[in-house]
Amino acid sequence: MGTTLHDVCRKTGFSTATVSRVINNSPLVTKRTRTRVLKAIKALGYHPSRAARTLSRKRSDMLAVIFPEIASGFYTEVLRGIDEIAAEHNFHLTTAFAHGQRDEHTLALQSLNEQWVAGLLILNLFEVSLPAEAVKLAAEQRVPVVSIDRPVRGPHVISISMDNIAGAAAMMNHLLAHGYRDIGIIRGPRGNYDADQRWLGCQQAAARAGVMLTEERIQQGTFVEGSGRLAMERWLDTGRPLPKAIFACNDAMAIGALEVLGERGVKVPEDVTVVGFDDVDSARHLALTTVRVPMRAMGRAAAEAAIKRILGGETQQQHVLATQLVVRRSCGCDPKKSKTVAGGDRMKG
Amino acid sequence: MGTTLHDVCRKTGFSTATVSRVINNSPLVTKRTRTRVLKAIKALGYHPSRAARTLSRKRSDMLAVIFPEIASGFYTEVLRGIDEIAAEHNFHLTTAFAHGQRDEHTLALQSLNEQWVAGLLILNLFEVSLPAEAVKLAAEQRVPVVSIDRPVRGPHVISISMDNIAGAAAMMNHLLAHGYRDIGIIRGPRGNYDADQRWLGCQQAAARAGVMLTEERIQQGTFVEGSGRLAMERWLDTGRPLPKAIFACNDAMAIGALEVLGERGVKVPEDVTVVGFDDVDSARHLALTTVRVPMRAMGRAAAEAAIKRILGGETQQQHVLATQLVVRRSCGCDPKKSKTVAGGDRMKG
DNA sequence: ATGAAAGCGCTAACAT
DNA sequence: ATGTTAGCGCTTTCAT
Repeated sequence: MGTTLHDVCRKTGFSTATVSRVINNSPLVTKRTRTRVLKAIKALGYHPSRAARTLSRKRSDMLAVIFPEIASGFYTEVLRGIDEIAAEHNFHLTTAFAHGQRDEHTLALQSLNEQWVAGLLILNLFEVSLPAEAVKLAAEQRVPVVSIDRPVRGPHVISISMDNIAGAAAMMNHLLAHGYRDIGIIRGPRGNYDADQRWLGCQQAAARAGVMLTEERIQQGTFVEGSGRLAMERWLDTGRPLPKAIFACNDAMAIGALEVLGERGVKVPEDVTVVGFDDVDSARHLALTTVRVPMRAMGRAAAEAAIKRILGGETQQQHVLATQLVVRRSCGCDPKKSKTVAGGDRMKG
Repeated sequence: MGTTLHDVCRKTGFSTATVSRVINNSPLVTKRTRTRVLKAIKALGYHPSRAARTLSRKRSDMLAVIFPEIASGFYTEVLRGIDEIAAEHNFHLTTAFAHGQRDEHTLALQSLNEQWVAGLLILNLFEVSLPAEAVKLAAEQRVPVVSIDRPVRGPHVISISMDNIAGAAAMMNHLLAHGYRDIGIIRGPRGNYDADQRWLGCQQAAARAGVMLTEERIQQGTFVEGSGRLAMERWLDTGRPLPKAIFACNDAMAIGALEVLGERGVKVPEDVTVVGFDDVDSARHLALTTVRVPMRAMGRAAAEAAIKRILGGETQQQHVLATQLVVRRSCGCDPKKSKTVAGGDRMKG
């Protein structure tokens, strides 16, 4: 181990400058020199030290990926997308997951402070915007910051999000088009961006159709399975008739709801229609009608934007990716004929 | 940005050595000095540069995680476990996924060659053992290599695996105990470690019970959903009666099989019992009886072993974690009474 | 086209 | 207890 530039110099008789030039493909070396140096490098099994390079160049090829969690299809798919693009451009990834224990801001600030990342990809910021401190720091260091999933105001942050409103509206329109008027909603947590946007989409579609989303048709959930169970139990326990269709604003809650219905012998879709949002893996197995979220594409877009900026290019500030309605058995329609697209690839510069 | 040690020196009047000592919590500084230096550090917003540190110390706090894939519950959970332990010990993670495009060996060698990782965690090596080259390199650099999922021979590699044999045997015994003798197996790909071990477990249990696993009861699968579908279709298309119970050696194949059965109107568990192995997320929703694999625990064990070695401690070479039988509706038994443990935490030193 | 030399920001002997 | 100094392995002016 530990063969260094100097070893190559010693072996070839060239200076560090020349050898360095060869490594970095500088055009200022003769073909002959290059060949000889490369031969020596190969013979010695030399590889430049990343730490030394980073220190000397004052830039790295590391992208920091900071997620609240990893053990979920959503995060995994986004990471997958990021990794694809990073690999393509020879960037490396360093990942950190908050797990509700550490917080994302600290993680972000650390990688910035220690100056070892070229870009920052952050998913689902807890606050509405990154702390000014981090954004400022990143801007000073010319480290692009990409906020995935949630658009962030502020001039120095790129954001990649999806068209939640169009997705939710498309789902509502699908239900409305199939004659449902008595629609119950299990919405996500207030203050959560996706939840609020989806709720907006529901309201807009309902309003346009002249359908009332009355108080007793709305249940508050938290985007986790248990909250879907709870919501459904509350409905069933009122004694009032269930809505004809139930739109859980994410699949996890829809799955929780389905479980309760199954336990109580309520048949889906015969007795009630249940639909979700996200299109997680299980949704397919449960034949759940849902809205597909372009997770991998979001990851790819995020990495692409970051790398473009790092390499000195320009990118739009906000990318909004389309969602897609996926019709399966749980809404009682014919899946064949109605797989339609909701929302378009919009870009706001 | 870019405040350095020197800035702190200038501000406090102390030398780089003293300031460095403060940063590194050396006991050779007076309380008073420490306080003053810390104050200056805070005032300046100073943070040591990771690249400089790594270069100077000749060691890093990076763990490289090299997986064949990420978009699957299995890898995700392992990564989750690794991350938990890494965070606990203030280690950082750098991840690389092969995606069938890049190969794991190259990825592993690169991080070793560039000398920027303190440990290597590799999942599911394609070859039976790491290439000697990489192992040698790692050993020279005192970089521990941990092979997750597959035990690796060779003195310099730690391996973390699960008790596939006991798990498969436990499943077989469960079926046998419930009176099944006509058991079909969809096995995994030959040459795949997990597949071969599970198959061994099946055979052992069958042999002990004096049950024949005849040729026509065995289907070859590849551990992916489609291969489970295919296997089931082949069975159904022979016209012969289906086995009474079908043990798909992973959940993906079991899910594929369930799909086909559903499509053809064969009821589970009324007409046929289907069980799997892994306990992926969907298994719960499908009420699939299966064998739980300690994914997160494997990740934790891997990171723990690596870090222990890095910090100069000793660890066993081979860790084998227990699997657990999870009984659900798909085998027609009462889930309540038979959630049992299969295999024990064994350690071979 | 090549080389000499000065850093990059930190750590760690060694000296005091 | 603190300071001096020589690297760590590379890149990058500035000469030649």
